[in-house]
Amino acid sequence: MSTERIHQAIARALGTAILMGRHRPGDSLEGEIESAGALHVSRTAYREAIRILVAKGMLESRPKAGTRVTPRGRWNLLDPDVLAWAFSGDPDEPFIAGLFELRGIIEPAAAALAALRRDEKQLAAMADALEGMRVHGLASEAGQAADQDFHRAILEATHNDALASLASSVGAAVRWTTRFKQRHAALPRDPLPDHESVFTAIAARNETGAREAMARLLHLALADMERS
Amino acid sequence: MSTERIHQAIARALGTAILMGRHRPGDSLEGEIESAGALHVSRTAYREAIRILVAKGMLESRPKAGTRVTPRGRWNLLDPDVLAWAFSGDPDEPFIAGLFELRGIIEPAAAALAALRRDEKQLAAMADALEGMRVHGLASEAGQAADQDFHRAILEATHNDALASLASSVGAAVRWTTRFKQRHAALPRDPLPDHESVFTAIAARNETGAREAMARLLHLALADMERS
DNA sequence: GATCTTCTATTTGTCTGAGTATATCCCGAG
DNA sequence: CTCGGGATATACTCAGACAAATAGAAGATC
Repeated sequence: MSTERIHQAIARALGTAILMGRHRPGDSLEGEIESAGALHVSRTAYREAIRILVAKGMLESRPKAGTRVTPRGRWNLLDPDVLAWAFSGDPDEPFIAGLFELRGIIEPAAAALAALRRDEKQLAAMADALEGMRVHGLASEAGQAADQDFHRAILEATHNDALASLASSVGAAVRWTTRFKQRHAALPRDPLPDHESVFTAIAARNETGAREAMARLLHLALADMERS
Repeated sequence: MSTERIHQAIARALGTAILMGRHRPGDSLEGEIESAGALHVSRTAYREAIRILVAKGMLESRPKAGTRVTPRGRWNLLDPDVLAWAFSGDPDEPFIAGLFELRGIIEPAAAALAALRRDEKQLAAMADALEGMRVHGLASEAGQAADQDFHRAILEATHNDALASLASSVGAAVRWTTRFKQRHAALPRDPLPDHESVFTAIAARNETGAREAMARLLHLALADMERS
Protein backbone atom coordinates (compact mmCIF):
# COMPACT_ATOMS: atom_id res chain seq x y z
CA MET A 1 0.00 0.00 0.00
CA SER A 2 1.55 3.24 -1.14
CA THR A 3 1.85 5.97 1.44
CA GLU A 4 -0.39 8.95 1.02
CA ARG A 5 1.24 12.09 -0.26
CA ILE A 6 0.64 15.43 1.40
CA HIS A 7 -1.31 16.89 -1.49
CA GLN A 8 -3.49 13.77 -1.58
CA ALA A 9 -4.15 14.06 2.14
CA ILE A 10 -5.12 17.70 1.86
CA ALA A 11 -7.33 17.07 -1.15
CA ARG A 12 -9.03 14.26 0.73
CA ALA A 13 -9.51 16.33 3.87
CA LEU A 14 -10.80 19.35 2.00
CA GLY A 15 -12.92 17.20 -0.30
CA THR A 16 -14.63 15.39 2.56
CA ALA A 17 -15.11 18.69 4.37
CA ILE A 18 -16.92 20.05 1.33
CA LEU A 19 -18.97 16.89 0.85
CA MET A 20 -20.03 16.97 4.49
CA GLY A 21 -21.12 20.56 4.19
CA ARG A 22 -18.39 22.13 6.27
CA HIS A 23 -17.71 24.33 3.25
CA ARG A 24 -20.82 25.22 1.31
CA PRO A 25 -21.14 26.16 -2.37
CA GLY A 26 -20.17 29.76 -2.87
CA ASP A 27 -17.97 29.86 0.21
CA SER A 28 -14.54 31.35 -0.30
CA LEU A 29 -11.46 29.65 1.10
CA GLU A 30 -8.73 31.59 2.83
CA GLY A 31 -5.77 32.69 0.72
CA GLU A 32 -3.06 30.23 -0.24
CA ILE A 33 -0.54 31.56 2.24
CA GLU A 34 -2.93 31.51 5.18
CA SER A 35 -4.36 28.09 4.32
CA ALA A 36 -0.99 26.49 3.66
CA GLY A 37 0.37 28.04 6.83
CA ALA A 38 -2.55 26.83 8.91
CA LEU A 39 -1.93 23.29 7.70
CA HIS A 40 1.84 23.60 8.17
CA VAL A 41 2.57 22.69 4.57
CA SER A 42 4.15 24.55 1.71
CA ARG A 43 2.12 26.49 -0.79
CA THR A 44 3.24 24.00 -3.46
CA ALA A 45 1.58 21.03 -1.77
CA TYR A 46 -1.51 23.06 -0.93
CA ARG A 47 -1.85 24.32 -4.48
CA GLU A 48 -1.58 20.81 -5.91
CA ALA A 49 -4.39 19.74 -3.59
CA ILE A 50 -6.50 22.63 -4.85
CA ARG A 51 -5.69 21.61 -8.42
CA ILE A 52 -7.04 18.12 -7.71
CA LEU A 53 -10.30 19.46 -6.34
CA VAL A 54 -10.67 21.85 -9.25
CA ALA A 55 -10.19 18.88 -11.58
CA LYS A 56 -13.05 17.14 -9.81
CA GLY A 57 -15.29 20.14 -10.24
CA MET A 58 -15.57 21.00 -6.57
CA LEU A 59 -13.55 24.22 -6.53
CA GLU A 60 -12.75 27.05 -8.87
CA SER A 61 -10.05 29.61 -8.36
CA ARG A 62 -9.14 32.83 -10.12
CA PRO A 63 -6.68 35.59 -9.34
CA LYS A 64 -8.09 38.34 -7.16
CA ALA A 65 -11.38 36.47 -6.75
CA GLY A 66 -9.91 33.71 -4.64
CA THR A 67 -10.81 30.03 -4.46
CA ARG A 68 -14.42 29.11 -3.87
CA VAL A 69 -16.64 26.07 -3.68
CA THR A 70 -18.60 25.48 -6.89
CA PRO A 71 -22.36 24.81 -6.90
CA ARG A 72 -23.15 21.23 -6.06
CA GLY A 73 -24.40 20.47 -9.55
CA ARG A 74 -20.87 20.73 -10.94
CA TRP A 75 -19.30 18.23 -8.59
CA ASN A 76 -18.20 14.99 -10.22
CA LEU A 77 -20.05 12.84 -7.73
CA LEU A 78 -19.36 9.68 -9.72
CA ASP A 79 -15.60 10.18 -9.62
CA PRO A 80 -14.05 7.23 -7.74
CA ASP A 81 -12.13 9.45 -5.33
CA VAL A 82 -15.14 11.64 -4.63
CA LEU A 83 -17.23 8.55 -3.95
CA ALA A 84 -14.59 7.25 -1.56
CA TRP A 85 -14.54 10.58 0.24
CA ALA A 86 -18.32 10.67 0.38
CA PHE A 87 -18.39 7.22 1.96
CA SER A 88 -15.53 7.79 4.37
CA GLY A 89 -17.66 9.44 7.01
CA ASP A 90 -21.36 9.18 7.65
CA PRO A 91 -22.91 7.87 4.48
CA ASP A 92 -25.34 10.43 3.15
CA GLU A 93 -28.57 8.41 3.17
CA PRO A 94 -30.41 10.03 0.23
CA PHE A 95 -27.23 9.96 -1.84
CA ILE A 96 -26.89 6.21 -1.34
CA ALA A 97 -30.50 5.84 -2.40
CA GLY A 98 -29.79 7.84 -5.52
CA LEU A 99 -26.76 5.77 -6.33
CA PHE A 100 -28.81 2.63 -5.94
CA GLU A 101 -31.45 4.06 -8.23
CA LEU A 102 -28.75 4.71 -10.80
CA ARG A 103 -27.71 1.07 -10.53
CA GLY A 104 -31.29 0.10 -11.18
CA ILE A 105 -31.25 2.07 -14.39
CA ILE A 106 -27.84 1.08 -15.67
CA GLU A 107 -27.24 -2.50 -14.70
CA PRO A 108 -30.29 -4.21 -16.22
CA ALA A 109 -29.63 -2.46 -19.52
CA ALA A 110 -25.95 -3.34 -19.28
CA ALA A 111 -26.77 -6.99 -18.58
CA ALA A 112 -28.95 -7.08 -21.69
CA LEU A 113 -26.16 -5.61 -23.81
CA ALA A 114 -23.65 -7.96 -22.24
CA ALA A 115 -25.80 -10.94 -23.21
CA LEU A 116 -25.54 -9.83 -26.83
CA ARG A 117 -21.91 -8.82 -26.96
CA ARG A 118 -19.95 -10.72 -24.34
CA ASP A 119 -16.95 -12.70 -25.55
CA GLU A 120 -15.47 -15.81 -23.96
CA LYS A 121 -12.87 -13.94 -21.98
CA GLN A 122 -15.39 -11.74 -20.24
CA LEU A 123 -17.61 -14.73 -19.58
CA ALA A 124 -14.66 -16.41 -17.91
CA ALA A 125 -14.08 -13.30 -15.79
CA MET A 126 -17.69 -13.44 -14.61
CA ALA A 127 -17.36 -17.14 -13.80
CA ASP A 128 -14.18 -16.47 -11.85
CA ALA A 129 -15.84 -13.71 -9.88
CA LEU A 130 -18.80 -15.95 -9.13
CA GLU A 131 -16.45 -18.65 -7.94
CA GLY A 132 -14.71 -16.12 -5.74
CA MET A 133 -18.00 -15.12 -4.16
CA ARG A 134 -18.84 -18.76 -3.56
CA VAL A 135 -15.49 -19.62 -1.99
CA HIS A 136 -14.89 -16.59 0.20
CA GLY A 137 -18.43 -15.68 1.07
CA LEU A 138 -19.80 -12.16 1.09
CA ALA A 139 -18.72 -11.53 4.66
CA SER A 140 -15.06 -11.41 3.68
CA GLU A 141 -13.21 -8.63 1.96
CA ALA A 142 -12.23 -10.97 -0.87
CA GLY A 143 -15.81 -12.02 -1.41
CA GLN A 144 -16.97 -8.43 -1.69
CA ALA A 145 -14.20 -7.72 -4.16
CA ALA A 146 -15.38 -10.68 -6.22
CA ASP A 147 -18.90 -9.28 -6.13
CA GLN A 148 -17.65 -5.99 -7.51
CA ASP A 149 -15.61 -7.85 -10.13
CA PHE A 150 -18.73 -9.62 -11.31
CA HIS A 151 -20.62 -6.40 -11.87
CA ARG A 152 -17.57 -4.80 -13.45
CA ALA A 153 -17.19 -7.69 -15.87
CA ILE A 154 -20.77 -7.24 -17.02
CA LEU A 155 -20.23 -3.55 -17.69
CA GLU A 156 -17.06 -4.31 -19.60
CA ALA A 157 -18.83 -6.98 -21.61
CA THR A 158 -21.05 -4.28 -23.12
CA HIS A 159 -18.01 -3.15 -25.13
CA ASN A 160 -19.09 0.39 -24.36
CA ASP A 161 -16.31 2.50 -22.84
CA ALA A 162 -18.69 5.12 -21.53
CA LEU A 163 -20.70 2.48 -19.70
CA ALA A 164 -17.57 0.75 -18.47
CA SER A 165 -16.29 3.95 -16.91
CA LEU A 166 -19.28 3.83 -14.60
CA ALA A 167 -17.92 0.58 -13.18
CA SER A 168 -16.15 2.21 -10.26
CA SER A 169 -19.26 4.21 -9.36
CA VAL A 170 -21.41 1.12 -9.50
CA GLY A 171 -18.77 -0.78 -7.60
CA ALA A 172 -18.89 1.76 -4.80
CA ALA A 173 -22.64 1.35 -4.63
CA VAL A 174 -22.25 -2.43 -4.57
CA ARG A 175 -19.70 -2.30 -1.80
CA TRP A 176 -21.77 0.05 0.26
CA THR A 177 -25.04 -1.82 -0.04
CA THR A 178 -23.51 -5.09 1.14
CA ARG A 179 -21.79 -3.34 4.00
CA PHE A 180 -25.05 -1.65 4.89
CA LYS A 181 -26.94 -4.91 4.87
CA GLN A 182 -24.40 -6.69 7.03
CA ARG A 183 -24.40 -3.99 9.64
CA HIS A 184 -28.02 -4.51 10.61
CA ALA A 185 -29.06 -8.04 9.80
CA ALA A 186 -26.55 -10.87 9.56
CA LEU A 187 -26.83 -11.45 5.81
CA PRO A 188 -30.51 -12.35 5.68
CA ARG A 189 -30.41 -14.04 2.29
CA ASP A 190 -27.85 -15.64 0.04
CA PRO A 191 -27.44 -13.41 -3.01
CA LEU A 192 -25.43 -15.98 -4.92
CA PRO A 193 -28.38 -17.63 -6.75
CA ASP A 194 -29.46 -14.22 -8.04
CA HIS A 195 -26.02 -13.65 -9.47
CA GLU A 196 -25.89 -17.09 -11.01
CA SER A 197 -29.17 -16.60 -12.85
CA VAL A 198 -27.80 -13.38 -14.33
CA PHE A 199 -24.70 -15.25 -15.38
CA THR A 200 -26.53 -18.14 -17.05
CA ALA A 201 -28.76 -15.72 -18.96
CA ILE A 202 -25.74 -13.82 -20.25
CA ALA A 203 -23.95 -17.05 -21.10
CA ALA A 204 -27.02 -18.19 -23.07
CA ARG A 205 -27.09 -14.87 -24.95
CA ASN A 206 -30.57 -14.36 -23.54
CA GLU A 207 -31.05 -10.59 -23.73
CA THR A 208 -34.35 -10.11 -21.97
CA GLY A 209 -33.55 -12.89 -19.52
CA ALA A 210 -30.39 -11.13 -18.48
CA ARG A 211 -32.20 -7.82 -18.08
CA GLU A 212 -34.90 -9.37 -15.94
CA ALA A 213 -32.51 -11.42 -13.84
CA MET A 214 -30.46 -8.33 -13.05
CA ALA A 215 -33.57 -6.33 -12.26
CA ARG A 216 -34.65 -9.10 -9.92
CA LEU A 217 -31.25 -9.16 -8.23
CA LEU A 218 -31.39 -5.43 -7.61
CA HIS A 219 -34.97 -5.57 -6.45
CA LEU A 220 -34.15 -8.20 -3.87
CA ALA A 221 -31.03 -6.39 -2.75
CA LEU A 222 -33.04 -3.22 -2.30
CA ALA A 223 -35.64 -5.09 -0.29
CA ASP A 224 -32.91 -6.47 1.97
CA MET A 225 -31.52 -2.99 2.43
CA GLU A 226 -34.84 -1.35 3.22
CA ARG A 227 -35.47 -3.87 5.98
CA SER A 228 -33.10 -1.77 8.10
CA MET B 1 -13.84 34.20 -21.31
CA SER B 2 -11.13 33.49 -18.82
CA THR B 3 -7.67 33.04 -20.21
CA GLU B 4 -6.24 29.59 -20.01
CA ARG B 5 -3.58 28.99 -17.40
CA ILE B 6 -0.37 27.22 -18.23
CA HIS B 7 -1.14 24.14 -16.18
CA GLN B 8 -4.57 23.94 -17.81
CA ALA B 9 -3.03 24.19 -21.26
CA ILE B 10 -0.53 21.44 -20.53
CA ALA B 11 -3.17 19.20 -19.00
CA ARG B 12 -5.34 19.71 -22.05
CA ALA B 13 -2.51 19.05 -24.50
CA LEU B 14 -1.32 15.95 -22.66
CA GLY B 15 -4.87 14.76 -22.08
CA THR B 16 -5.82 15.00 -25.74
CA ALA B 17 -2.54 13.35 -26.72
CA ILE B 18 -3.40 10.41 -24.49
CA LEU B 19 -6.99 10.23 -25.71
CA MET B 20 -5.81 10.25 -29.32
CA GLY B 21 -3.42 7.40 -28.66
CA ARG B 22 -0.20 9.36 -28.92
CA HIS B 23 0.61 8.03 -25.46
CA ARG B 24 -0.69 4.54 -24.87
CA PRO B 25 -1.57 2.87 -21.56
CA GLY B 26 1.58 1.67 -19.82
CA ASP B 27 3.79 4.20 -21.56
CA SER B 28 6.14 6.13 -19.31
CA LEU B 29 6.52 9.88 -19.64
CA GLU B 30 9.89 11.58 -19.53
CA GLY B 31 11.04 12.89 -16.17
CA GLU B 32 9.64 16.12 -14.80
CA ILE B 33 12.74 18.19 -15.50
CA GLU B 34 13.06 17.02 -19.10
CA SER B 35 9.33 17.37 -19.83
CA ALA B 36 9.03 20.78 -18.20
CA GLY B 37 12.17 21.91 -19.99
CA ALA B 38 10.91 20.69 -23.35
CA LEU B 39 7.73 22.71 -22.87
CA HIS B 40 9.65 25.76 -21.58
CA VAL B 41 7.69 25.88 -18.36
CA SER B 42 8.61 25.49 -14.74
CA ARG B 43 8.39 22.19 -12.96
CA THR B 44 5.65 23.68 -10.78
CA ALA B 45 3.30 24.30 -13.69
CA TYR B 46 4.10 20.95 -15.27
CA ARG B 47 3.52 19.09 -12.01
CA GLU B 48 0.14 20.78 -11.51
CA ALA B 49 -0.86 19.60 -14.97
CA ILE B 50 0.17 16.06 -14.06
CA ARG B 51 -1.82 16.35 -10.86
CA ILE B 52 -4.92 17.23 -12.90
CA LEU B 53 -4.53 14.21 -15.15
CA VAL B 54 -3.92 11.94 -12.16
CA ALA B 55 -7.16 13.29 -10.67
CA LYS B 56 -8.96 12.28 -13.85
CA GLY B 57 -7.53 8.78 -13.68
CA MET B 58 -5.39 9.02 -16.79
CA LEU B 59 -1.95 9.05 -15.18
CA GLU B 60 -0.27 7.63 -12.10
CA SER B 61 3.10 8.66 -10.78
CA ARG B 62 5.37 7.29 -8.07
CA PRO B 63 8.91 8.12 -7.04
CA LYS B 64 11.54 6.19 -8.89
CA ALA B 65 8.94 4.51 -11.12
CA GLY B 66 8.06 7.67 -13.00
CA THR B 67 4.76 8.82 -14.43
CA ARG B 68 2.86 6.49 -16.69
CA VAL B 69 -0.45 6.26 -18.52
CA THR B 70 -3.03 4.15 -16.71
CA PRO B 71 -5.05 1.41 -18.44
CA ARG B 72 -7.96 2.84 -20.39
CA GLY B 73 -10.52 1.31 -18.06
CA ARG B 74 -9.52 3.71 -15.29
CA TRP B 75 -9.97 6.91 -17.28
CA ASN B 76 -12.89 9.06 -16.19
CA LEU B 77 -14.33 9.27 -19.68
CA LEU B 78 -17.49 10.96 -18.43
CA ASP B 79 -15.57 13.82 -16.82
CA PRO B 80 -16.61 17.07 -18.53
CA ASP B 81 -13.04 18.10 -19.27
CA VAL B 82 -12.10 14.69 -20.62
CA LEU B 83 -15.16 14.72 -22.86
CA ALA B 84 -14.24 18.17 -24.14
CA TRP B 85 -10.72 16.94 -24.88
CA ALA B 86 -12.04 13.83 -26.58
CA PHE B 87 -14.24 15.93 -28.83
CA SER B 88 -11.64 18.58 -29.61
CA GLY B 89 -9.99 16.60 -32.37
CA ASP B 90 -11.33 13.83 -34.53
CA PRO B 91 -14.38 12.48 -32.79
CA ASP B 92 -13.81 8.86 -32.01
CA GLU B 93 -16.73 7.24 -33.87
CA PRO B 94 -17.34 4.19 -31.67
CA PHE B 95 -17.02 6.32 -28.56
CA ILE B 96 -19.75 8.65 -29.78
CA ALA B 97 -21.93 5.63 -30.45
CA GLY B 98 -21.31 4.40 -26.92
CA LEU B 99 -22.16 7.76 -25.47
CA PHE B 100 -25.37 7.79 -27.44
CA GLU B 101 -26.18 4.33 -26.19
CA LEU B 102 -25.69 5.58 -22.64
CA ARG B 103 -28.14 8.38 -23.34
CA GLY B 104 -30.61 5.78 -24.52
CA ILE B 105 -30.34 4.00 -21.19
CA ILE B 106 -30.34 6.99 -18.90
CA GLU B 107 -32.64 9.57 -20.39
CA PRO B 108 -35.88 7.57 -20.76
CA ALA B 109 -35.57 6.40 -17.16
CA ALA B 110 -34.75 9.94 -16.06
CA ALA B 111 -37.75 11.31 -17.91
CA ALA B 112 -39.99 8.81 -16.13
CA LEU B 113 -38.59 9.80 -12.75
CA ALA B 114 -38.88 13.47 -13.64
CA ALA B 115 -42.56 13.00 -14.42
CA LEU B 116 -43.08 11.74 -10.89
CA ARG B 117 -40.89 14.18 -9.01
CA ARG B 118 -40.60 17.42 -10.93
CA ASP B 119 -41.53 20.60 -9.11
CA GLU B 120 -42.84 23.80 -10.65
CA LYS B 121 -39.47 25.48 -10.83
CA GLN B 122 -37.91 22.69 -12.87
CA LEU B 123 -40.96 22.58 -15.11
CA ALA B 124 -40.49 26.27 -15.76
CA ALA B 125 -36.82 25.66 -16.60
CA MET B 126 -37.85 23.07 -19.18
CA ALA B 127 -40.41 25.44 -20.65
CA ASP B 128 -37.81 28.20 -20.86
CA ALA B 129 -35.36 25.89 -22.60
CA LEU B 130 -38.04 24.81 -25.03
CA GLU B 131 -38.84 28.43 -25.75
CA GLY B 132 -35.15 29.10 -26.33
CA MET B 133 -34.96 26.26 -28.83
CA ARG B 134 -38.02 27.62 -30.61
CA VAL B 135 -36.75 31.19 -30.81
CA HIS B 136 -33.12 30.65 -31.72
CA GLY B 137 -33.38 27.47 -33.75
CA LEU B 138 -31.03 24.55 -33.44
CA ALA B 139 -28.59 25.99 -35.96
CA SER B 140 -27.46 28.69 -33.55
CA GLU B 141 -25.22 28.34 -30.56
CA ALA B 142 -27.94 29.67 -28.27
CA GLY B 143 -30.42 27.13 -29.56
CA GLN B 144 -28.05 24.25 -28.90
CA ALA B 145 -27.41 25.56 -25.41
CA ALA B 146 -31.16 25.62 -24.84
CA ASP B 147 -31.35 22.01 -26.05
CA GLN B 148 -28.76 21.00 -23.50
CA ASP B 149 -30.58 23.01 -20.82
CA PHE B 150 -33.74 21.06 -21.54
CA HIS B 151 -32.07 17.71 -21.05
CA ARG B 152 -30.24 18.99 -17.99
CA ALA B 153 -33.49 20.21 -16.44
CA ILE B 154 -34.98 16.75 -16.82
CA LEU B 155 -32.03 15.12 -15.09
CA GLU B 156 -32.21 17.64 -12.29
CA ALA B 157 -35.94 17.05 -11.93
CA THR B 158 -35.21 13.48 -10.88
CA HIS B 159 -33.94 14.90 -7.57
CA ASN B 160 -31.13 12.35 -7.81
CA ASP B 161 -27.70 13.92 -7.46
CA ALA B 162 -25.90 10.95 -8.97
CA LEU B 163 -28.09 11.11 -12.05
CA ALA B 164 -27.79 14.88 -12.24
CA SER B 165 -24.01 14.67 -12.26
CA LEU B 166 -24.31 12.86 -15.58
CA ALA B 167 -25.85 15.99 -17.03
CA SER B 168 -22.61 17.34 -18.45
CA SER B 169 -21.79 13.99 -20.04
CA VAL B 170 -25.23 13.76 -21.59
CA GLY B 171 -24.94 17.39 -22.60
CA ALA B 172 -21.75 16.67 -24.48
CA ALA B 173 -23.47 13.85 -26.31
CA VAL B 174 -26.38 16.12 -27.15
CA ARG B 175 -24.13 18.83 -28.46
CA TRP B 176 -22.13 16.41 -30.53
CA THR B 177 -25.07 14.63 -32.10
CA THR B 178 -26.65 17.86 -33.30
CA ARG B 179 -23.33 19.05 -34.65
CA PHE B 180 -22.87 15.72 -36.36
CA LYS B 181 -26.28 15.85 -37.96
CA GLN B 182 -25.84 19.38 -39.21
CA ARG B 183 -22.53 18.64 -40.83
CA HIS B 184 -23.97 16.17 -43.30
CA ALA B 185 -27.62 16.93 -43.92
CA ALA B 186 -29.05 20.39 -43.35
CA LEU B 187 -31.21 19.53 -40.35
CA PRO B 188 -33.47 16.96 -41.97
CA ARG B 189 -36.21 17.08 -39.38
CA ASP B 190 -37.47 19.46 -36.75
CA PRO B 191 -36.76 17.90 -33.35
CA LEU B 192 -38.90 20.43 -31.51
CA PRO B 193 -42.17 18.41 -31.54
CA ASP B 194 -40.33 15.45 -30.02
CA HIS B 195 -39.11 17.62 -27.19
CA GLU B 196 -42.54 19.13 -26.66
CA SER B 197 -44.19 15.74 -26.29
CA VAL B 198 -41.63 14.82 -23.62
CA PHE B 199 -42.40 18.07 -21.87
CA THR B 200 -46.16 17.64 -21.91
CA ALA B 201 -45.85 14.10 -20.56
CA ILE B 202 -43.66 15.29 -17.70
CA ALA B 203 -45.98 18.21 -17.01
CA ALA B 204 -48.93 15.78 -16.86
CA ARG B 205 -47.02 13.54 -14.43
CA ASN B 206 -47.38 10.78 -16.96
CA GLU B 207 -44.55 8.42 -16.08
CA THR B 208 -44.70 5.88 -18.88
CA GLY B 209 -45.67 8.56 -21.38
CA ALA B 210 -42.53 10.52 -20.53
CA ARG B 211 -40.36 7.42 -20.81
CA GLU B 212 -41.78 6.52 -24.19
CA ALA B 213 -41.66 10.06 -25.54
CA MET B 214 -37.99 10.36 -24.59
CA ALA B 215 -37.23 6.96 -26.10
CA ARG B 216 -38.95 8.07 -29.31
CA LEU B 217 -36.96 11.32 -29.36
CA LEU B 218 -33.70 9.43 -29.03
CA HIS B 219 -34.72 6.83 -31.57
CA LEU B 220 -35.45 9.50 -34.16
CA ALA B 221 -32.28 11.41 -33.37
CA LEU B 222 -30.29 8.22 -33.82
CA ALA B 223 -32.00 7.55 -37.14
CA ASP B 224 -31.10 11.05 -38.31
CA MET B 225 -27.52 10.53 -37.27
CA GLU B 226 -27.14 7.17 -38.93
CA ARG B 227 -28.28 8.62 -42.23
CA SER B 228 -24.74 9.96 -42.57
C1' DG C 1 19.01 -22.43 -7.47
C1' DA C 2 15.46 -19.77 -5.46
C1' DT C 3 13.96 -16.57 -2.21
C1' DC C 4 14.47 -13.10 1.06
C1' DT C 5 17.24 -8.85 2.63
C1' DT C 6 19.84 -4.81 2.10
C1' DC C 7 21.59 -1.03 -0.35
C1' DT C 8 21.62 2.53 -3.55
C1' DA C 9 20.50 5.57 -7.11
C1' DT C 10 16.82 7.69 -9.53
C1' DT C 11 12.57 9.91 -9.58
C1' DT C 12 8.85 12.21 -7.66
C1' DG C 13 7.59 14.97 -3.65
C1' DT C 14 8.13 19.14 -0.69
C1' DC C 15 9.91 23.49 0.64
C1' DT C 16 11.24 28.49 0.26
C1' DG C 17 11.00 33.06 -1.56
C1' DA C 18 10.64 36.00 -5.23
C1' DG C 19 8.31 38.07 -9.03
C1' DT C 20 4.24 38.24 -12.66
C1' DA C 21 -0.38 38.56 -14.43
C1' DT C 22 -5.16 38.99 -13.99
C1' DA C 23 -9.61 39.97 -12.57
C1' DT C 24 -12.25 42.42 -9.06
C1' DC C 25 -13.40 46.58 -6.94
C1' DC C 26 -13.71 51.32 -6.53
C1' DC C 27 -13.80 55.83 -8.18
C1' DG C 28 -14.32 59.39 -11.17
C1' DA C 29 -15.96 61.11 -15.68
C1' DG C 30 -19.58 61.46 -18.78
C1' DC D 1 -27.00 56.11 -13.58
C1' DT D 2 -23.81 54.03 -16.80
C1' DC D 3 -19.45 53.37 -18.33
C1' DG D 4 -14.41 53.31 -18.46
C1' DG D 5 -9.87 53.16 -16.17
C1' DG D 6 -6.69 52.46 -12.74
C1' DA D 7 -5.24 50.52 -7.97
C1' DT D 8 -4.85 46.25 -5.47
C1' DA D 9 -5.47 41.77 -3.73
C1' DT D 10 -4.98 37.22 -5.20
C1' DA D 11 -3.74 33.38 -7.66
C1' DC D 12 -0.14 32.01 -10.98
C1' DT D 13 4.59 31.10 -12.45
C1' DC D 14 9.31 30.68 -11.78
C1' DA D 15 13.93 28.97 -9.85
C1' DG D 16 16.78 26.04 -7.12
C1' DA D 17 17.50 23.23 -3.28
C1' DC D 18 16.54 19.40 -0.27
C1' DA D 19 13.73 15.28 1.37
C1' DA D 20 11.40 10.95 0.85
C1' DA D 21 10.30 6.89 -1.28
C1' DT D 22 10.76 3.01 -4.19
C1' DA D 23 12.30 -0.01 -8.17
C1' DG D 24 15.97 -2.65 -9.19
C1' DA D 25 20.38 -4.48 -8.38
C1' DA D 26 23.52 -6.67 -5.43
C1' DG D 27 24.22 -9.62 -1.82
C1' DA D 28 22.99 -13.01 1.91
C1' DT D 29 20.49 -16.97 3.36
C1' DC D 30 18.15 -21.27 3.00
